[in-house]
Amino acid sequence: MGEVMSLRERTRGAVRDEVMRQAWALFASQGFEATTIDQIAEAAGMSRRSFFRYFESKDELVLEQLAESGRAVAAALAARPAEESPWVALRAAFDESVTRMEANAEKSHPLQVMLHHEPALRSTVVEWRRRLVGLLSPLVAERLEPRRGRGADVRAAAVTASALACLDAAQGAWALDDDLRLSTLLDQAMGAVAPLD
Amino acid sequence: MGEVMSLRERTRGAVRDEVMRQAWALFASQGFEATTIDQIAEAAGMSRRSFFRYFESKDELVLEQLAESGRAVAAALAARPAEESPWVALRAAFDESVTRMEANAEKSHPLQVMLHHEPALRSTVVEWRRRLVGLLSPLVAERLEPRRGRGADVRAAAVTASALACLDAAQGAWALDDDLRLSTLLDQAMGAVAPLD
DNA sequence: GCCTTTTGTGGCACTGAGTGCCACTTTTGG
DNA sequence: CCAAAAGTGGCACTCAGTGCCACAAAAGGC
Repeated sequence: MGEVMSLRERTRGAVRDEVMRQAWALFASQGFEATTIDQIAEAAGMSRRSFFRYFESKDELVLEQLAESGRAVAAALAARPAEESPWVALRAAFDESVTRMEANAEKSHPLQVMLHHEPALRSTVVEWRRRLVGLLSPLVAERLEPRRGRGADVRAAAVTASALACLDAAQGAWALDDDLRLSTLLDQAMGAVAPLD
Repeated sequence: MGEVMSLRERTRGAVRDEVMRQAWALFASQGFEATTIDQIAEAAGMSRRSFFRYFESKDELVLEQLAESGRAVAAALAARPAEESPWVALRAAFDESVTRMEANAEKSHPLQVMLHHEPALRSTVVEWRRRLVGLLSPLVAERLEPRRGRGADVRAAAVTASALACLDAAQGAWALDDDLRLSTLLDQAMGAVAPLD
């Protein structure tokens, strides 16, 4: 992980960070769809054309933001004891992220509201979920009884995608009513699908 | 259901059907993203502007195609015995659609391949799933133990979305390898999440 | 049958995302 | 110092989608 970055790479990273900051400030005040790339580029002090040299689409600004929590979930899942069932391990793996979201709800809650209420972001959320399934399902596969067929395991993909569907349902409910506790909602959601013992 | 349609409504319906037919012919030969609305409009003998008077977006051409099977699933779910658990009832409700897809695989399989491999269609598939959750989760809610809180039930949304995630995983695997049986894949997918007895 | 009102239609100009190309400047490294 | 590489802005383009307008066709009252 201790990769030596050239000056170019470091400046590029810094510029990306700055663009992200400006973009999220605009998203927070205007919403995602209402914010144009011209506005973001102007706020970041670059041309529209240059923006696209740092991010290949507006969606990527959101995807990158979500990616970090994805890596955290993957790490948490890998750290769970091997005897734990996939469903229980996934619930536990989500816990760190969920706790963090409840802790700084002032930031997380508006983000969830935005993610669940802006139609333009739905496809982005789903793309993130796709990536997360790719990241998590190999780890889930290890916890399933070994099987006959060759090729990727449908079961692992199904279990992972189901768990993420539950997380999504819980976050959606939380977006509608922040008096509820996200962790409780997730317990209810996942518990209704399969036992969490 | 025996609604009397005016001439206007009937012609409108006929035009919509014709546009759909032309559009799907183009999708089949070129793919979804590569087909422009100008091409569809021209094939259907109308201007681009008029196309948008019949369909509000290119996605709607796909959504409408999927909508029918959605209604079938909802009807099948409503027809299942009330004692059946939500998960088993959902598996059974999918069965009719799944069987139909396996039966005329020459049409269904390429469609699934297209739905799962064209990035531009992912958001459309998800929008369809959203609508299906809205349609099915009230029916699922009836099969869950009544609960305390008010407002929509997270559990019903979670169970429904999880089942649809399994269906999606099964269809995705089927899209990659049509030697496998879709019904078997769905059994594996849903069975891995929760027992199907 | 005529006349008014509604509905459908095409055209045009616009926004907004995203891309290809080109010319110019800056940085890098020999 | 000088040449190659990388970064930048501008321009013109495609494609989805929208608002507006003028015009043709159909509907319905009389």
